[in-house]
Amino acid sequence: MSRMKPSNPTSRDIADAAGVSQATVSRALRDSPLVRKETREHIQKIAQDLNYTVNRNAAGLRSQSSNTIALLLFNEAGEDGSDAIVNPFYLSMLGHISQAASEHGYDVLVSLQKLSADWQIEYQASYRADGLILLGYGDYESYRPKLAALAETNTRFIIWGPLVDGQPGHSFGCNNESGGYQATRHLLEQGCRKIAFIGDTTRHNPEFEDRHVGYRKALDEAGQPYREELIVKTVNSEDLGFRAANRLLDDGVEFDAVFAVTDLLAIGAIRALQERSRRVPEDVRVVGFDDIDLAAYISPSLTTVRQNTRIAGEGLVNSIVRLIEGQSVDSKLIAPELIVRESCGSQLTD
Amino acid sequence: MSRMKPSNPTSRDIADAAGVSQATVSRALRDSPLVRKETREHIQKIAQDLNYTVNRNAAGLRSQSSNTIALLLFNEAGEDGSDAIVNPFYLSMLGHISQAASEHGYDVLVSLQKLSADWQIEYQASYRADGLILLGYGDYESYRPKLAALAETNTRFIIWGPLVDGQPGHSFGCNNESGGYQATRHLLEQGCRKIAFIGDTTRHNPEFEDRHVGYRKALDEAGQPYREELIVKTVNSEDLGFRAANRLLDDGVEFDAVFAVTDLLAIGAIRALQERSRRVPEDVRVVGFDDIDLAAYISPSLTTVRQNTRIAGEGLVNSIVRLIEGQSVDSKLIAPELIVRESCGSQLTD
DNA sequence: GTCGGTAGCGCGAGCGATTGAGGATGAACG
DNA sequence: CGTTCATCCTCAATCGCTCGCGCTACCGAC
Repeated sequence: MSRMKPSNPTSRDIADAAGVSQATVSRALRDSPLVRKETREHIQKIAQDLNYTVNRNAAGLRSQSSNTIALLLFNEAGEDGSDAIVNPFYLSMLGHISQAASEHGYDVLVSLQKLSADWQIEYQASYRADGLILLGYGDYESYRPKLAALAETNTRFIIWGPLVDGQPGHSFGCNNESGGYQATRHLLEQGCRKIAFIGDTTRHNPEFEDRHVGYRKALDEAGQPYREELIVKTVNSEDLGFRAANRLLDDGVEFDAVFAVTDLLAIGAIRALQERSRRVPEDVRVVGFDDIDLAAYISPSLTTVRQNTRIAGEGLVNSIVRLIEGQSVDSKLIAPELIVRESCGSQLTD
Repeated sequence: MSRMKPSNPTSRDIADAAGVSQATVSRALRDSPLVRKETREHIQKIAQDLNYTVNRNAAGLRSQSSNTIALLLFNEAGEDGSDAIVNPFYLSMLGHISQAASEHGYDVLVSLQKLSADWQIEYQASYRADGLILLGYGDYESYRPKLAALAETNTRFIIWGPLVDGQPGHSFGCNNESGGYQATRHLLEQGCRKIAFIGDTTRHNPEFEDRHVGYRKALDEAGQPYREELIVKTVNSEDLGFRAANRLLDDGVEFDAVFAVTDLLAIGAIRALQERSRRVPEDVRVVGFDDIDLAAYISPSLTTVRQNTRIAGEGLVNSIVRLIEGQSVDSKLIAPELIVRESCGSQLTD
C-alpha cells in the first residue's frame, strides 16, 4: 500500500551514538526522572542532531495508547448527496480544539460523519484514538444505541451538548436554557409580544429543546402567553430558516420577532423576511444563537447568543484528556452571552 | 501517560475463533487474493461479530506506514497572541479533504501551525503521517528552507498554491493569474477606470502575486495605465482590508473600484468604505477572491472569484496519495470562476 | 568492614500486526 | 503411479518502542 519515507534513525541509533542503552534513550526522551539530568540532556541533544523523533506507531503499540483524540463532526446537510457542509460554528471550534489538544500533547484526527453512517466508523476511530469528541451530534434519540455501544466498549468519548438524562457517556455544553432565556427576554424588553420560535423543541435535539425551555420561561416570566402557532419546528440550516420564515408568512401568522435557535436559521429567516418586504428590525426583530462569523457581517448584523468557542474547545479537550487519564470529569456548562447587534432593533429605542 | 481501552480482541482471537492461523486473518481482512473467498468471508464475518478492528499502531509499525495524511493549517492571525483564526476558505476545504481522504482510505490529522513555529513540528507530523498537505502557507520565501528540509528527508508533501520555480516539493493550486484577470476585466467592463488593488504583489505571496499579474494584464489589455498609487500591499485579514481601504481614502487617492485578493480583505474594505460614506457599488465597486460563505451574505453581497473547494480538496488529496504511492503527480491548476453579485454593480447597468 | 538503601541504567520480553519463505493438499500430466 | 504445479495456509521473523525487573555503583551507618 503506502510507505513512509525510507529508514529513519531509531532509538537504537541514538543509543549507540550516546553510548547508553536503547531503553535509556526511550526514558530520556520522555523526561523520565529515572535518568540523570546530564545523561538526559546529552541524549536529547544527540537525538536532535540526528533529527530523531520517536516512532509513534511503535510507541503506541507498546504503550497501548496513541496520544491522539478523534474529532467526529456530523454534518447537518441532508442525504441528498450534496457537498458536506459542516456547521461553521463547529468549524470554528476546530481551531481551538486543535490548539488545546496540542497543549496537552495530543494530536487531533478529524473525521466527517454522515448522520446516516453506521457506528462502525466511530468505533474504528476509537482504535486510532485515546478518546473521541463528538460535535454536532444531531438527533440524540436515534444515536443513543450507538453511544451505548461506545460506552460498552469502554471507549472514552465526550459529546458537545447538554447533559441528557440516561444518555451514556459524558458531555460538555453551554447553558442553552439560559441562552434561550436571554434572547427571548431581550426581545421582550424591546417591546416584542409575538415572538416566533424557529427550531426543534423535542428531545431529538436537546440543545434546541433547552433553548426552547428558556424561551418559554422568559415568556412566562413576562406574563406572555405561549402560542403554538408561533413555533416552527425544524433542524439546522440556512435554507430551513428561510423556509421556516416563509411558512410563518404563508400561514398568515402575526409576529413581531423571531428567535431562531441557530444563526444559520436566523440568517435564512432574515433572507425570507427581506424578500417579502418585511424590514428587519423595524417590522420584525431577529435574534440567533451561536455567534458565527457571519453574524457580524450580514445586514442587518445579527443579534445573537454567543457560545464562546475557545472556552468550549478547551473545555472539551480538558474533559476528554481527564477521561483518558482516568480522572473524573465534572460536566459543568459554560455560560452563553447575549451579543446585541442591529437585528434586534436595540438601536431604534436608544 | 494515557491508556486506550482495556483489552480488545486481536487478530489471534479471530484466528482461534475461525480455526485458521493469525496470518490468514491478517490477509483475509485486507482482501488478499491469497486466501480463498469462502475462508475470507468466514473470517470477516467472525471479525465483525467480535467487533474486531485492526490495531493501526501495530499495522503501521510493521508496514512502516500510517494511512494518515497530516493537514497543516497556517493561521494568518498576527503574533499578538490572539485567538487562532484560520482563514475560512481553508476551513471549508477541510471538509472536502477529509472526505476525499477517507475515500482513499486515509485518516486526516489536523494541526494548526503558527507561522513563527519552528519546522520541527512539521517534521514530527511527518512521522505520524504518510504525507503532508500544507494550507495557507503564507510567506513562501521565508519558508523555503523548511520546505527544502522536508524534501531532503523524503517527506512527501504538497502545498496548496501556485507552482513556484525553485520551490521544493509539489504544489496544487488554482490559476490565480486567470482569476485576477477575470476580476479586473469584469470591473473594467463595468466602466471602472481607477481600480485599486489590495494585496501583496511580491514573491512572498505567490498566490497574490499571480493575481496581481492578472490584474495588470487586464489593465494592459484594456489600454489602461498601471498606477502605483492604487496598489496597497498587505497580507490577508479582514482588519487589514479595513485598514488598506482607509489608507487609500486617507491618501486622497481617487478610485472607483477595488480588487482585493481575498474576500476577507474585500469585506474589510467594504466596511471601511461604508463607514466613510462611500456607497458600494455605486461609488466604489468591489471584487474579492475565494468565495467564502460570508461573501454571499454580506451587504452588498460580494462579487468574487470562486476557487472550488471541493475540487481543490479532492485534487490535493489525489496528489498526495499519488505521491505516497510513488506515482508521479502532474500539477495542473484548477480554473477559478467569477461569481457576480451585488458589490460590482452589474445590476446597476442592467 | 559489612550491610541496607537508593540512584541510575541495562536486559529482555513483549505490544499486534505484516510478510516472505516454506508446507500441505489436490488436480493435471506423462 | 510418481512428478509438477497451483492454490491456500502456517511459521516465524520482524517493525521500534515501553516497562517491569534486576544489576551495579556508591553512600552513610553501625
